[in-house]
Amino acid sequence: MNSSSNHANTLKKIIDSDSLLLSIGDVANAIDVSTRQLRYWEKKGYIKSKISKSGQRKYTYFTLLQAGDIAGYINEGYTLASAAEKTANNARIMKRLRQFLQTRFDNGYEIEGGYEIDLGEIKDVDAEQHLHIDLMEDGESFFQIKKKDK
Amino acid sequence: MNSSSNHANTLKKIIDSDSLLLSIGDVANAIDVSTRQLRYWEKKGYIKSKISKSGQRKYTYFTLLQAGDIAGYINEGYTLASAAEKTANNARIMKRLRQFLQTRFDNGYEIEGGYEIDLGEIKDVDAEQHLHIDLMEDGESFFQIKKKDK
DNA sequence: ATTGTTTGTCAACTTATTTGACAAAGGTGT
DNA sequence: ACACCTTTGTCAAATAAGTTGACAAACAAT
Repeated sequence: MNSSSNHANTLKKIIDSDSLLLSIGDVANAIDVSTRQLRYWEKKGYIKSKISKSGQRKYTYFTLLQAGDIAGYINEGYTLASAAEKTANNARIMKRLRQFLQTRFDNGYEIEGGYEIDLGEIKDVDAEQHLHIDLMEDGESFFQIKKKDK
Repeated sequence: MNSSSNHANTLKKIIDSDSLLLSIGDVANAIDVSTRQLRYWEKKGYIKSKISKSGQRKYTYFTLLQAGDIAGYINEGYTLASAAEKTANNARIMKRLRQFLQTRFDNGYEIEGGYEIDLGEIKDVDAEQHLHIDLMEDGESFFQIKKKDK
């Protein structure tokens, strides 16, 4: 399904890499909270971390999003507990969306005048007709429906 | 355009956060290279890093992808110089794709039985008909074309 | 044969992270 | 009012991670 072994992998990773584990300071800076807050939120069970061999917390990108979401609600005046509750639904959606995109961003290739990604089938559309993203060298980018390649 | 102030932001960030800056060890682990390699590749001008206030290298997610791409070609037997050259094209595509997705993933909302994202117009399709991603509570996820909401 | 490329490793120093503790501001309940 | 719980800041002592510079080794290029 993927064109050039190593390239399609990179394509998929634009969503976010499974193998990426973030340090606490980098997460804190990215979402503008303190490391104290991240540790406390974890202690209370609102977020999770993996512990590295050397004993340091490592966060997935998903957890960064989750924590950033919590921080957003806290800034709107919610308590930590209710902020965390509100993010539970968003977390489910994010997981679903991420999984969906990972399966669909799997087939990219060069075309005349640009680059194209085959995103597969569209509901209620002939299965031969696939959704594509075209990134053209003239600067245009768009979704397009056309017959799948083979 | 975005529905709930802080949620649509989270949606957009599933692609990857601009404000995320990664430590050298986390990048090295994610793409399975040594920190020595990352520092050397930077010295030779193949990748870039920002220096934090305290003097530490910080990498964007884009740079992680770039370095991972280089590592992939090196594992296929290319020299560093030719690996870096081969990634230049991929880097352009990644940037274009990222930008495109950032503009399109801007409008998500709850619907009957699930969650929907309006991805906007499709080339050569009536502008009233928008592409959507539907993530249904029954487990189904799909692209769909339907009239835009308003 | 000599030079340049690429990575490993070591040393000395600075910055980050860890846990545990004390403190303080604010809310909750009696 | 009083006693709690929540939430975050800050400090201290210890360990881990990051910095530069140097030496070395494997290998490719000229």
